[in-house]
Amino acid sequence: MTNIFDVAKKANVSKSTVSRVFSGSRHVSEKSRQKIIAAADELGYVPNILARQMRQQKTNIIGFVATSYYPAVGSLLSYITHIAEEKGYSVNVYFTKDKEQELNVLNYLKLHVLDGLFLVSTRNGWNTIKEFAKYGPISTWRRIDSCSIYSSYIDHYPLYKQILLYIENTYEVDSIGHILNDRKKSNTKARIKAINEFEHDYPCTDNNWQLFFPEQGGAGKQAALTYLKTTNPPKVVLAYSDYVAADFISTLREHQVDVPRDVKVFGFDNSDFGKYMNISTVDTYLEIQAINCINNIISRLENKKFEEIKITPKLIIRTTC
Amino acid sequence: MTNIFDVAKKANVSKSTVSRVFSGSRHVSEKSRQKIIAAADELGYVPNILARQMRQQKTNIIGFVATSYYPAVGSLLSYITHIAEEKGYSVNVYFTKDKEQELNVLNYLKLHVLDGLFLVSTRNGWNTIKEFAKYGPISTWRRIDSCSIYSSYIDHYPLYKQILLYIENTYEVDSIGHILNDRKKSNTKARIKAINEFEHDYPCTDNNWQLFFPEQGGAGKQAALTYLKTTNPPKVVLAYSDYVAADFISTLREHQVDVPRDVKVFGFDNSDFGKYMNISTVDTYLEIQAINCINNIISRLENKKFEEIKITPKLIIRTTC
DNA sequence: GTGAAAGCGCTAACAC
DNA sequence: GTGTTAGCGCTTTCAC
Repeated sequence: MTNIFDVAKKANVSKSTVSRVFSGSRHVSEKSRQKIIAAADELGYVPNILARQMRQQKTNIIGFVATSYYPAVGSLLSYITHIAEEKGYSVNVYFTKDKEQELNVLNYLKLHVLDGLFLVSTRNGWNTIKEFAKYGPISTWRRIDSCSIYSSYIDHYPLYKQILLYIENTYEVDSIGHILNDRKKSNTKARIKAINEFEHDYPCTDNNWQLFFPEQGGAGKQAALTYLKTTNPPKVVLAYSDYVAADFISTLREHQVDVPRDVKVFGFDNSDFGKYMNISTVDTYLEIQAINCINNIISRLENKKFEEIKITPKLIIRTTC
Repeated sequence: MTNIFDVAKKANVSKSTVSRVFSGSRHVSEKSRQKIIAAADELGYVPNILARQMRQQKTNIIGFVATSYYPAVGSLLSYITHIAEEKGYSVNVYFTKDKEQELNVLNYLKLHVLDGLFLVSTRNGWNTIKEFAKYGPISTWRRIDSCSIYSSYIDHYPLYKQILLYIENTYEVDSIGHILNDRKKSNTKARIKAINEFEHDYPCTDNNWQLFFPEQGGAGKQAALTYLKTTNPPKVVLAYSDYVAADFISTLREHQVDVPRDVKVFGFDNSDFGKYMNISTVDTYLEIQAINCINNIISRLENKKFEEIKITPKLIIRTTC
């Protein structure tokens, strides 16, 4: 493996000058530059990235952290990786199985193994995580108000109210069911707030059929099984993602429940599952959330101005509702 | 940041001994070890990973390379990352936009930035890629016979024949349509071989409705639009993935074509799309393919014996066929 | 604009 | 079992 010294020798200059050429410094004469490029070409020299990383204590790697895999995770990853690559960063993926492992990854920021962090979902509390923000930029699509962690979130409160109002005004129903995420999540809290206010305005509509599933995998199926056992189940059910809705619908249909005749279903996030199964849903512009997050990380890393793209969610009415 | 020397000083030993403790060498007396651990704890010492990487010219990072994102890519990534993490490796994701960028990633093997490579899909030819196998283990779930690149593949030839036979024996159809992948891919070639032999055995069944889409995105929709324009279209259509089948079916249904009454559809790979849309498909045990690939990479990296898991695909008949 | 020299923090070959 | 020593390849002051 030819190194910087070989090139310097061949081009009759010092290591420093070669280094300047390859790290893009402008303080090199055109003549030296030519000589060096020629020598490097001839020797097939390529800078050793590991040495550079070690020297600068910077890897140009951004960590992508999730607790589990579900389709939206893949989409987020794809969006983020594309932008990162464009800007000269690569993306390292971590599926954390417990708090400790997540702390390990967070520590990578401190150890300069990762330059920045995008959090899909977390195991430790935000207060623990915030502590690491001083070691490098962290961003997330989760809702969190913090000056140290950037968050490109959708406020589920007005959105959920909008959906509830839409249902109230469109169908003659006396009960609405809710398949919700983890009680502790701010999105869930926002939805519950929306439900409570809605119940206050429309006391005739029953919103008590509520199920909570912290994990998306299997949630829809379980919800459907519970639904089937419910006497007098709601005529409309709102799921917290298209993926969960898809699973819910397909399990119901297996048990001869007709969607939308017997029960109407609303998804959330406008994923491929929603599209192909024709599920009514809300487009929350996941891609823009991802773009905002990665752009924020990179602009903080490079001390550039961050331009945030504003997101306006949109209801998409299809055939399940 | 406290370094190995600080710990050595505090524990009254040499750097080497400290290094031995933290790199897991057994040749350290229990007494020294205790002293060192205590000193490290007190100073909050953590080995600098970048320095170690630089020294060993090894990063414990495995590259995951794909040309584009579709759901199976996400599943593969999730399977691979879990195993890699378990064994002390992390996974770096690359979506390559052209041949050159892919070559860049391949070069990372040579530059010791990546220890191994898992290829989901590629832009350069296998002969080009093979050249890099000497720099580190490469594996893929694509079909390729090579001693340098490990491949955990499913032979589509007997499988496709099995599906065709199943259709022939179950339905009274005189034509079968095929939505296929890139003509150049060995899976596609294997399927065409199966079709040709099948046509020879059953000359009354027309297999001429064949469409080719190198990319999964949009393939199903386009195929459906072509299908709608075809006079006398086939009564059974085989798609090359559940994802494509899902898109195909949902587009047909939008145009009032009833699946399975008007046309029966077969998917491939038994993904969530297949499950939720109740698409008949083939389980090719993607997870085992991924496990084989990552285990192969790691065992080659660590000079351990590789235990391959054998895969036997399975037809899954659901409601679209 | 260029070169000399000092490290970044670690590992591993060698000697004892 | 432990210490000495020589780097890994690069960047970055600091002179000139």
